[in-house]
Amino acid sequence: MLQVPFIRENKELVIERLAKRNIDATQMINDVISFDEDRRRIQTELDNTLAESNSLSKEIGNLFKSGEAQKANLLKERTVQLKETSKELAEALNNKSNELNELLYKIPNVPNKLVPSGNSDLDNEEIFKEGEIPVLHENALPHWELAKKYDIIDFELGNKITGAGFPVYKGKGARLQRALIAYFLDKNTAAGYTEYQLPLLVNEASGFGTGQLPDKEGQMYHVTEDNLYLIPTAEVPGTNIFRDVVLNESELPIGITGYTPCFRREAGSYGAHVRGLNRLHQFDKVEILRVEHPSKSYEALDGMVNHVKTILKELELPYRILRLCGGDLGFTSALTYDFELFSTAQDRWLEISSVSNFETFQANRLKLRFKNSDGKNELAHTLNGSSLALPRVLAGILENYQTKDGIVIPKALQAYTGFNIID
RNA sequence: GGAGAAAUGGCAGAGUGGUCGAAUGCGGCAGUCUUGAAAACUGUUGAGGGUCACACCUCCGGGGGUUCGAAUCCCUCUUUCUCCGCCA
Repeated sequence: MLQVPFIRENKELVIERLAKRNIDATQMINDVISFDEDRRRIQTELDNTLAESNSLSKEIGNLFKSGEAQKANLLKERTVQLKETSKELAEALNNKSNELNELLYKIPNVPNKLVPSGNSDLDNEEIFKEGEIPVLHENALPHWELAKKYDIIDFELGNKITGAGFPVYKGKGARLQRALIAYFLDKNTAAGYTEYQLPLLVNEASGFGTGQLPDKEGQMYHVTEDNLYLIPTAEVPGTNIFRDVVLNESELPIGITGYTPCFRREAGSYGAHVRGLNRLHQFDKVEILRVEHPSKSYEALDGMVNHVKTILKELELPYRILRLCGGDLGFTSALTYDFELFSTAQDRWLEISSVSNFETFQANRLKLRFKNSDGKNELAHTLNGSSLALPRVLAGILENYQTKDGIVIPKALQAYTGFNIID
């Protein structure tokens, strides 16, 4: 969530930048400012009431001690009144604060100045492209056909066991999955990220911390019995490591990486584009996550983009990088780069990584701060990205590396798979 | 799942109705001494709201209650520890 003082001091800029997301935030921003004024006014009133009550209580104590019970009892009457007043004010304050917070939860992050205006993914800006698009043999197949042909992924079986979107990987397919996970983790740790194994279920507070709650609970599987949520991404448990944390400036930057399965309900997304591995309810992902000093976060974002690039280059896959436009930018992000892999057999680009700088948007909700050189607590910047999401990378490998003799394993992966062809 | 104990500042740990945002120790920061460091000594050191700055207010696991007044008493929830049961 945005910080109220920031909104107050940069009202015009905030409205102007939010317009990149095609929203007119004027009303909301004005409301935030006026709710906050109300809140502070009530707070002051309450504080004064409590201050009087506190000093009277002290006086009463002293009077009792010096044996002036009658005087004390007189004062008691006044405190009863004050108690009544403060109760009312406390309730009003609570209501106003809730009203303000609910509004703040609805306002997305302020886009960075680099974010292009636009309505949809069509307006995203391509900023980089690399890798050769292979020329496939005549009877090239999409990955779901390949999966069947070589018996490495069984969608029907997943259907039987659980339902659509829960594929079963077998034999070399399963081994390839494990190889990719190990390979990604090795690349990330070599780049300085510390490996974590994180819980796959999180509590409500964590859901709030990263912004899945209160608005997007429909996207997560909810275990109502214990009020826990299955994670939609390692970002949730990973970022919540830092909830209510005050770091020393010298501890920055922090980089962590972790492999987790991800669970997404994906309510309402059906159709041709969700075939095979393109969109799943359960999928594997290796995530990278950074906590940065505000002055260094954009440098770090570039660093993350470069890191993901080196992996795709090593896998020799054709990809491009997009700078997301305002209309396509995630709620919590200030600037996002998407990586898309070209699926030759499907003749379309598949999103395989999304690298974002959230600036203080997450940190504000998380209360993730560091002690700056003035000794003051200051919100840190958080960033994260996939490095990488498995299913579509797998789809890309299957499709782009298919030959008449089978699917060739990229060189960089062969040490991990222990075989160099799926046939 | 059953029984018992506990939850206090970065950490350890005192405090059982007003003099407590909280002793003391460790740690952190600044200084004295030192060529430098260590040791020793001195000072300083929680967070949030509010203010130009002060004042002032809130916070002793969360929520509620008793009281003029709660870290302290009561209720409730959560978590941790110990023992028993079950178990990869």
